[in-house]
Amino acid sequence: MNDISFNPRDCGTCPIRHRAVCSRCEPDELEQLDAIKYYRTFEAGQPVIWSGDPMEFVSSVVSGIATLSQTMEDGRTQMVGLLLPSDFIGRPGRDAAPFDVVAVTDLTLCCFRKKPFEDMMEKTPAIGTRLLQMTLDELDSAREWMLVLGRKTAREKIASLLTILGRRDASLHKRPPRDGMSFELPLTRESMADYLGLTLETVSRQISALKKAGVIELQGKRRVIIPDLEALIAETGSDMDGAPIT
Amino acid sequence: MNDISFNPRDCGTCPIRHRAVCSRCEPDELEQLDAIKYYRTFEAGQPVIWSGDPMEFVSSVVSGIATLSQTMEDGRTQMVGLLLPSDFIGRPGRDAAPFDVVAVTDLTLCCFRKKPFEDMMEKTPAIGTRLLQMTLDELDSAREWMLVLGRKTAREKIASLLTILGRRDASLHKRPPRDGMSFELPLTRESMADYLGLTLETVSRQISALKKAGVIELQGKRRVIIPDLEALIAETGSDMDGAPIT
DNA sequence: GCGCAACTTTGATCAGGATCAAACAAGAAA
DNA sequence: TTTCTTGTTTGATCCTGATCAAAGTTGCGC
Repeated sequence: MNDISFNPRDCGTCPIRHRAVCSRCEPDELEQLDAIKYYRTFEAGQPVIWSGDPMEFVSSVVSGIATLSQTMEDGRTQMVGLLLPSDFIGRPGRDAAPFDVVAVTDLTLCCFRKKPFEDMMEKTPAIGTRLLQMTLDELDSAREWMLVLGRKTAREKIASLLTILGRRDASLHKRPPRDGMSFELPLTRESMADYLGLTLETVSRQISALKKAGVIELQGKRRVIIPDLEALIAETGSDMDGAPIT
Repeated sequence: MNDISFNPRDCGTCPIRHRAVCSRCEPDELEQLDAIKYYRTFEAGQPVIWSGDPMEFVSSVVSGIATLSQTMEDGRTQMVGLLLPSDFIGRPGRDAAPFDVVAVTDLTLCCFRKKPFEDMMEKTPAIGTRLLQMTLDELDSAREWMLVLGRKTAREKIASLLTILGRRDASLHKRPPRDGMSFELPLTRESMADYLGLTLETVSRQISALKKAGVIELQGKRRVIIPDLEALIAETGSDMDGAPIT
């Protein structure tokens, strides 16, 4: 996570990538983009925004991890998205945030004030096209996750989450996922439970079970080693061949 | 469902509404839109498209109901979307359908061949903007549904589904949802189970339980009467105040 | 009418995961 | 070092919803 470029022209992981947007942009549109862009950092645990709050910016994750979640009055919580570097946060055209966003590690966002961003979207349709594509990807991911939440067993849920985290970690470091890969779990057992619709005890038990079965290995509590990726994928109940989940 | 206009210029419920798109369209763009538009009908039970199949059109539901779902190899099924009149089906910029689409009642789609539609999107940015807004709404709905799947009890799930179906039915007939409203369940018990991540037996039992509790009444197996909407909403575990679910 | 198919309800039992509870591990502060 | 905190593991028990099974309902074709 330290190989992120902070070139103001292109922060590397920013989904509103100038390069992507600007195959047909005029140079002065690039200047504009730089002018309305700023960075914000959050410490681990800090809220970025609460559901319902007015949201005066859109942004993308540069480094760190945030969660998108909902909580019921009685305290039951469901995470509805995991925001990793290059993910987009915000709703052009909307005023209020639909969900809670919380930084789970130290977090850097690349922000754009909303109004000028919207103005620019209007002048540069390619931005809107790119945002539509990203939103469609997120929608597919959310729907894939509905299968996990609605139909998978606890063990399959854990295997699904580990597969996704492993893949995202590999792609973040621009390495192909391969046998023997290892990565750091960015979430506590409780957060994993909130993502999977389980309790933290069940998460712990199923991780132990996968370890005992030799499907994963652990170094400490957080570092996961996947000796055989196919074996882990087999535990997911499959179906989600290769589909990335946000 | 019989108050749908079939004016070729504007099919009434079509999300690519000419009126909506064309506050700033040229008249000849309207002509173009009509030129690439056609209708398709499906009988109840017929598949519209299977996951992975090439999809050469985008479309919107004019009348009837379709479901969007995924199935695992062992047969477990999760519905990931319920497509009611005015909902959009398709992925501009994508070739393959990401999920199975099946007509659950007789279904009429207003279709646009994909390539010309994409060309038109490029020339008429307002279409892309509108599609982005619709996709963001769907994404929010999918994420709200994740809370239902991950954290709600069987009874809360049923109440949530009935609330949504009631609201959608009311808005379809342009009536405000009110106490004493009634509507026809468009889904079998099994489809409801697939949507809620339950078994059909549990769905049946919970509907019976809500009936016994006086929260709903049934006329036959399919017509639901909601004597007190607030009472039903109270059974949902709440939190989803007013949010429409696709 | 009858018979059949599809859908639904209800019952009995089982099991997966939740809940309650306690102990353990590791880091931070004193 | 000790103590405190936060996160994790493990154990015992309970309960919700799944599973297996059978009977009831409705509509349709003959």
